[in-house]
Amino acid sequence: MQTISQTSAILRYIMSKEIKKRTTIKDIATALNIHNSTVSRALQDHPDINPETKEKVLNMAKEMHYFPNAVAQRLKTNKTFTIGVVVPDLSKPFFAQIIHSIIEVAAKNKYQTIITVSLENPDLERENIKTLISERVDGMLVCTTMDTVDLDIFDLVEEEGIPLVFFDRVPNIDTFSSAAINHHSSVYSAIDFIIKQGYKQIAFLAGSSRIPMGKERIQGYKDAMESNGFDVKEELIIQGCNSKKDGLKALKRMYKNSELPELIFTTNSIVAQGVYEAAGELKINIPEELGIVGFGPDKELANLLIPKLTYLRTFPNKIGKSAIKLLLKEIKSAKSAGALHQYIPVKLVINESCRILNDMSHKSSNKPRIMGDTIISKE
Amino acid sequence: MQTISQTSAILRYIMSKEIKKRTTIKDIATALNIHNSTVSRALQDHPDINPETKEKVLNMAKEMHYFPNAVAQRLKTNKTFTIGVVVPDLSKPFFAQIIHSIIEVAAKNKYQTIITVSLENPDLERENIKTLISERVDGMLVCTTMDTVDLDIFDLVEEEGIPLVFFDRVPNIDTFSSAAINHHSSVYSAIDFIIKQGYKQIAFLAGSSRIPMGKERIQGYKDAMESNGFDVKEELIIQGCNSKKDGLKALKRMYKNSELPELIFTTNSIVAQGVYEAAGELKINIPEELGIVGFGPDKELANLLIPKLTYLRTFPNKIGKSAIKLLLKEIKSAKSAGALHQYIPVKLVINESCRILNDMSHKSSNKPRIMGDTIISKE
DNA sequence: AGTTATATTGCAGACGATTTCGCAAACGTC
DNA sequence: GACGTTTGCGAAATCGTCTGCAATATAACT
Repeated sequence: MQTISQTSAILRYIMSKEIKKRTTIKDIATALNIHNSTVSRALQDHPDINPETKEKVLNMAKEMHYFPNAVAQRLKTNKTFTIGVVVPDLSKPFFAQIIHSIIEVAAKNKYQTIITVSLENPDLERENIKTLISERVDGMLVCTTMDTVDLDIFDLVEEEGIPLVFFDRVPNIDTFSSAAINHHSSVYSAIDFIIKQGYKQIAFLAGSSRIPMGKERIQGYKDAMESNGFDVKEELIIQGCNSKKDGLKALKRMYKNSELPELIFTTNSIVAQGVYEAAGELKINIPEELGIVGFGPDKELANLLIPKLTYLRTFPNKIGKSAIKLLLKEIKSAKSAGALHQYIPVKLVINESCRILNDMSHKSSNKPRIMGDTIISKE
Repeated sequence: MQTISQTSAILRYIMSKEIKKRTTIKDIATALNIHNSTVSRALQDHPDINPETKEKVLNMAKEMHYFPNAVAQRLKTNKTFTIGVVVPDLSKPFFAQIIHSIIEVAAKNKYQTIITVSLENPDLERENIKTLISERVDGMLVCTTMDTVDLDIFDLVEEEGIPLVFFDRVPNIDTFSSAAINHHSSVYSAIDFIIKQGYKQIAFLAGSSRIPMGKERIQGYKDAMESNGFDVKEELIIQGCNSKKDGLKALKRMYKNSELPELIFTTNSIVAQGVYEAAGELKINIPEELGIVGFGPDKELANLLIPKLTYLRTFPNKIGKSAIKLLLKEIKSAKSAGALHQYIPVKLVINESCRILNDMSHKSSNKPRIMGDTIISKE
């Protein structure tokens, strides 16, 4: 008895997993008593093959549950139809939306997507890129970590001749294209608009300035202030604001030091939330006593805050689409034309968290305006 | 002149892309005047190889920028170290967090991840699964679309002997393992808890009942009501609530018909938001006149609402981790042991959107309680 | 009929790595 | 010094598919 059940166990094992071989082109060929090459061509709908043969092959393929072995095809054709992505953190909605778009567009173009996450760790990022090279991806899309300083791995990618496009966070290399927000011009136009509404004392709650993006934003703020004839007061720039708590503490501190600005611009919606909370606690009226303007993709959050947040809206899906389209173009043209830096417009959505003093409140100018990479709109 | 620049252009082309061959094991072998097999073994740290030779190979590999060709390795070894994922929509934070965890755990186990999105389209889902079969993935993780009814593609996967684990949405097939929330018991314990607080008239705003999950939740509600001696009133169950607007309209309608319940349970935080909004417009006090309890992963949203939302919190990252771990186990053991259905606990987070009438308000019972798959807690 | 064109198919060699087998030299043992 | 064992490496087959070239047959033309 035991031997029998043992045997059947082994049999089941053999029949079920690992051991079981999947049907190949050769299997179809022998079943039809023709040659592999004929089958191969038939499956590719090659014009040389007799339609009758084609049909037979196709039928047999279906019957035998044939699935082309993509691995073998890749090895032979030296083309993987795969693009590799390196992203710091997929659990963040901003990145998730980018990746979603990338996968969607890639799939429409018959490309597979391998996603790797670096967890904001440069070492892991390097590992991921190496893995993708080993995978022989046709191209790569990379958003660097905040601490990526050593860029020679990208020189290697360049040497290997692998097309690469940076997205969102763009390091200072001129050999690769990129798709990202123009942080300087975005912030510049937002601040400029705010000033045009009559605001003079504008505080700037910045995120990390470790990454270029942070510096660009600050510079955008400074330039907008200066080009409007204001001095930049360093005490109005508070760096390293990333959490709700940071926003809360920032406002409280200003209040305590009686340095309350007329408006707070924050580069992160979560921080804006903290500012709201502090304002609530301190009984500071928004927008009468304090204006708030945010920056980010979070439409829902902006509308949930009371009063609704005026913010510079970003469009992660557009970033993703631009990036993958750029990459596909480079893959197809296989040329090393100069790097293309694509800027994805942002939109200044006017809500009730700041006073609108001039023309935007008139019906005549109710339609969106465009200013550099920024669209100014009530919706 | 022109010919020269042309030539150099061609040269650049040859040197840079496509044409340029990457270094292979054979290249290293000829460079060192030894055989491929030796190089291969050296790279694998095979004991047969002389340490000196190994070192020479390793050095040469580094010098020549050798990257193992994963494609060839796969073909030869018939093992891809790749897992394929099918998910309806990566732009949703809930799914994004699941996928993030999957990728992270997979990477730690040296597995690559191919992500595909079905966009809630069953046809696309089938295509994706077929693609993954062609990719010869070692295993698959699938969250079906809401409209997936035709399940024979999964029989095919079973026949092919490919390990598969369903996550979050689990179709009614007993051959595959799964990692998901126990919707029945989660809702049951939440409703039971609510009833124990003294609520009697409890409305249930359900999402889509197309998917099993929807029905299970409703059943959980019904069972909890009945086991507490209440009749289930069908008019208190409103299906198809998915958007903020749905929640808003639902409460307004109830109000207009003077059918206001004591508490509204909603299976979706966005819907809860709509209920809040309607309550605000109708000047209904929360929680004095109306209790609200939600369901979902959105901690930030729950804390942003005023008063803070009491909700059944889900943990997408845990779902992802469970799913990938289950899959890896099945891949490694290569056995077709019975399917394992893993339930990921939820947590009833007590906030201020419903009245807490009994023991939970005492200090003595301030610590979390456990009830089935549900943890009841103040945090 | 002979020649040429056309339509199908077969053959064989890659693609880059792994792996079984086998062989020779070196080593130890008695 | 004969023999068994270990050490280190080479030869060759193989994974599944593609593809240039040759081969055959059939049709078409002179």
